[in-house]
Amino acid sequence: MISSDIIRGYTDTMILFIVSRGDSYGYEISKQIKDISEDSYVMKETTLYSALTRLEKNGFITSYAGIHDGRKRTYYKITEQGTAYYKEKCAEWELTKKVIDKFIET
Amino acid sequence: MISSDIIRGYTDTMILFIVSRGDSYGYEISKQIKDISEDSYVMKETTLYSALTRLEKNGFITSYAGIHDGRKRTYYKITEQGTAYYKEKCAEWELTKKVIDKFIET
DNA sequence: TTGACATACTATGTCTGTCGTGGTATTATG
DNA sequence: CATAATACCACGACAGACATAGTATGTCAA
Repeated sequence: MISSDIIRGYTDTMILFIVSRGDSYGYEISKQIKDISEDSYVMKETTLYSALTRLEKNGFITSYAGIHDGRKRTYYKITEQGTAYYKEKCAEWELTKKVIDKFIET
Repeated sequence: MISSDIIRGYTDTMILFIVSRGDSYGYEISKQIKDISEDSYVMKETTLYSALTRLEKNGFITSYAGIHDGRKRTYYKITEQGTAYYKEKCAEWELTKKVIDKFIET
């Protein structure tokens, strides 16, 4: 289990990755992050939902209401800006890896 | 130039890497980080000095006074706990890379 | 039928690391 | 003599992660 502090600044990227594969909602995004990381990372609920709010405020995702089995859901869809931002973060990540690797002894 | 927010949580590790190669002081550590990262990352002064304070408070480094050409310097030396912590962070970094990579499209 | 658990989300406040701003003081250099 | 480089520190602001707590519905076994 990795600490969240390392991840800081990449929660948004993880979420954008999920929604780039198809519209999703908070609870499902949470599960997918756990699955994709093979149980190595579980995003805290409050972290996730506040990230979703932030992403929408920044125009990287848009939301719409949905209902499934009588339960309300808020679905999120990635925007063009969101896709562009995601790509930027991916490129940035590659550079970040190279930099931090220089300070790591394996 | 990578943003500092990504690096958050790894400034301590970078500093420990420097001092693990030999005692050093703030100003020099700053320069070495810039050099090692090949100008991709410049740690802000306040970030660096507050990290040094934190690391010492946590027992990962110890300090001693030095003078060079009439200027005072505060040298830092890594402790056993610091070395152990550094190793932990290196292992953690390897895992973190693997996890985040799963959310990145190259 | 009831109680536990999963689903789905929100509100509020705290903590910590990063950073902006600004300051002190000495030495080197053109 | 001014400017840059060296060497460091205080203070406050800010944002993201998180703890805690709460609302509300659906499912399923005993």
